[in-house]
Amino acid sequence: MISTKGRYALRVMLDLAEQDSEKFVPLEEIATRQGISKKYLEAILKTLVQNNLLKGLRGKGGGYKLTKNPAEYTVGEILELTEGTLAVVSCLEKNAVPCARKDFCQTLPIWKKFDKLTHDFFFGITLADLIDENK
Amino acid sequence: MISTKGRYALRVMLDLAEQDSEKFVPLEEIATRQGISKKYLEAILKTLVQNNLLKGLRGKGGGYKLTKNPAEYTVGEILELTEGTLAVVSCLEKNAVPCARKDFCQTLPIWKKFDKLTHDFFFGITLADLIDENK
DNA sequence: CAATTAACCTACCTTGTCAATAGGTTTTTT
DNA sequence: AAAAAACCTATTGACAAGGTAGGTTAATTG
Repeated sequence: MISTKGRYALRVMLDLAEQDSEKFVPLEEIATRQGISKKYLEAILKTLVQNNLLKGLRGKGGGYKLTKNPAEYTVGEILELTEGTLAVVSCLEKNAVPCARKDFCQTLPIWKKFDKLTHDFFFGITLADLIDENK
Repeated sequence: MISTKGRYALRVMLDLAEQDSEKFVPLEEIATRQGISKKYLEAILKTLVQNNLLKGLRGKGGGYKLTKNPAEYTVGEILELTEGTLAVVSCLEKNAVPCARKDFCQTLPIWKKFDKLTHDFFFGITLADLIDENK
């Protein structure tokens, strides 16, 4: 299940994608428009800034803005970053300890299939797609 | 992310599907074969029995067995039961409080799409399919 | 230069779930 | 009567979700 972190992050990215791409938008404004707690969003945006999905600028006239075009962000990268992982089972996480049963596990194949499905789905959609879709 | 509950449940169901369908298989045996704590499994099987996916029999010669053919169980029903929900976001859960933003939420459409994808995937696979696949 | 704006940073808190464990009770067979 | 095995209730420790609080640094403007 995708948590609020990932869902909020996606909404913020989408929100910014629809603003003037040159201007920095203050957190206050985003939080109000999206109806999300300012302090909580702050923590989420921090991750996005640290990983270069967003640029933050302090002081008057500051705020946040995208670092690239909406078409260059996949939903997958946003979710993976904020959720920590998009893996559907812990056995398939990046740094998972190798499972002793992996060679004969009868369920692993479906987890792998579903994992691929999920991955392909989310990494196949960009912010730009989402905006177009809602027009 | 699918938790151990759902994953273990699926493994147990698969395990039982491969045993003699007439016999009751004791928990001890399943737990040993699957390498899962007996006590923990007990709690999981309880749900399965209460919802009639399994039949339990007490006393000597007792244990658990399927109530129908492997082909009649979908992976979806097993997971939904043990995980509580298969919904990918809380907004799409069965008894979710209706979201105030649902009519203009720009992210809801992809959650719905992914939710359908997930649902179709897991409810489209039966235990029998899984066994065949591993032959 | 001082005030203001706004991001940045650290820490904390409450609630709930996951993943088990422990120990006893009831039912069934031998 | 003894053994086997499911059933039932309660508890635990660790961790994450979902926030909140308050202070610090950097940039702009009068």
